[in-house]
Amino acid sequence: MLRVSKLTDYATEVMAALAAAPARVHSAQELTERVRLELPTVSKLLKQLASAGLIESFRGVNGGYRLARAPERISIADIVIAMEGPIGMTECSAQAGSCDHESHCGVRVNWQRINQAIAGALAGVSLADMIKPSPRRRAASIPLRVVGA
Amino acid sequence: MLRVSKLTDYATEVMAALAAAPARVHSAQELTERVRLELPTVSKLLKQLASAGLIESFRGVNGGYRLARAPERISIADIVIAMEGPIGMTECSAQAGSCDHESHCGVRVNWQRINQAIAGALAGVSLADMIKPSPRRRAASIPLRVVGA
DNA sequence: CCTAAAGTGTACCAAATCGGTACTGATTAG
DNA sequence: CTAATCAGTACCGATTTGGTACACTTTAGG
Ligand code: FES
Ligand code: FES
Repeated sequence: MLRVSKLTDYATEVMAALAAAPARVHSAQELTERVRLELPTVSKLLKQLASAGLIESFRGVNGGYRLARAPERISIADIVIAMEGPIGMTECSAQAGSCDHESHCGVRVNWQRINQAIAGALAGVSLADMIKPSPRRRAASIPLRVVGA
Repeated sequence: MLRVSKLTDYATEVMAALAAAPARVHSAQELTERVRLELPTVSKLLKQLASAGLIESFRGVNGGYRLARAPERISIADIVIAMEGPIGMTECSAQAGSCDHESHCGVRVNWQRINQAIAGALAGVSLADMIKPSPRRRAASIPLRVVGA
């Protein structure tokens, strides 16, 4: 279905919850209640987001998580990459050599261009955009361009 | 990794091989040699592409497959949809109701917009584009727009 | 007709991935 | 010291993916 994993979707919800109060430190427990998921699941997401540098973690009593940057400076692409690794529509479009028959694949370079278009689409939407309920403000369009190879 | 399935990648290669001689009928055997895959695999791809209406099939001796439309009128989105079903980045962005906790998911509508951006990116590249080795001709950009919700 | 060259349909299987759970350890405020 | 809280690891069942096998149908051509 060409979809992002469910965990990634959850991660955007958690990030959106964090972005609602970017300055405060939120415990995993609190976020769990907000997004209505199981605690271990949320915990795993948070750990992964933290190790990707998108959020900061504080241990001990009254610890928790907080956005590492302003919501405007965190993109959906950041979240997707944190959860699923580099964006690559085909085996070899992320890095060369991973696909076993690259030699006789005439469409590789074009997939790479498509790949950039997708990455651009995801990079063009910030976390701040995600928490705006109605996108009227954004001129009703996300212009994207793919710089040719 | 947010990637298209390997079969889908293969499908684009097979389609590209067909597009190299759009008027001729190609047997599965011939295409197998071209893309260097196993015959049963290629056969499965072709069947699926045929039932999606992207290619026409001819049975019997001297049978085979042929593009149903001109390469310019077949997009990557067509191929992806034929192989993986409707494009939906999240459970519910393809059709509502599939996600169990849509009620308290504040990011749904925004994912839908992203979804449209991705679909647009895939729809904007035709099979004819894929077989051009260098994309200089296409003004070095694929402009995309997402009409706001 | 008969036969061989094709596509069609179904069923199955091994491996990988995904989503989720459990448990144990490390850190820190009070 | 203790409770709250994050960190790490390991595991498990379900699903998906990629691939294979095999029996059936259609059709050109002798
Ligand atoms: S997918 Fe890697 S070469 Fe075509
Ligand atoms: S994913 Fe369906 S609602 Fe958030």
